[in-house]
Amino acid sequence: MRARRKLESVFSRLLKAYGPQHWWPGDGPFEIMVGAILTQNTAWSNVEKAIGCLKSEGLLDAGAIVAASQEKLAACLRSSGYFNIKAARLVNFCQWYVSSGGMKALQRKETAPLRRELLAVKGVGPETADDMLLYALARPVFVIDAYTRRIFSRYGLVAGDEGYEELRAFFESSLAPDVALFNEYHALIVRHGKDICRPRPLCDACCLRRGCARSL
DNA sequence: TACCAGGAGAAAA
DNA sequence: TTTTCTCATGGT
Repeated sequence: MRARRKLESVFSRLLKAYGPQHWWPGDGPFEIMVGAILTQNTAWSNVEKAIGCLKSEGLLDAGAIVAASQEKLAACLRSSGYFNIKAARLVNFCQWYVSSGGMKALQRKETAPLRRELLAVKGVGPETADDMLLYALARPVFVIDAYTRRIFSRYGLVAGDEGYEELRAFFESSLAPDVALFNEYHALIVRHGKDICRPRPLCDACCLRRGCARSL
């Protein structure tokens, strides 16, 4: 209960500080899933260019991606970095997506088996799978990322060296399974993390100091 | 110029 | 089993 109150307090303060983030930026669930792969270790501004290219080339479609050449796909993804790897990951994902029957079929699946299926796709790790589940399929799954680990270890709520699944279980068991809450919470964590929580000593001090204008 | 970004998988220890 | 390395462009 103490963890729940603390997590809800942090959320309300983040929301007050930054306002609603309106995540996920993207036009429809399939585009969100593509974006989840392209944003792996990459700034969103670079991902937007790649998605724009996919759209202009008629490649923002699972069938078109599977049919496209590796060269054409990689060229479109260049701005998002890791373009050769991401092209292969996108094809792997789209092959699974098509063979699964598309978005309507995915929406009918239960969350736990669907998550296992996503994790079995080469190139879809736990954070990417949970991005897809939460933001594309509206499932109450809490996304853990480097910012989540960093910020909440500073507040003493987690040790910081837990595994992904352990951290996810902590947040999901401490909070009500609310899709809107999980959506906004993760977006706010990223927003806050980009703002002040870079791993530099000066920012560490700023983030933790009581009364600091930029701390929570 | 150097560092970092909304990770994941392979290779090495 | 755990740690380290690799993938790569663009912004600050």
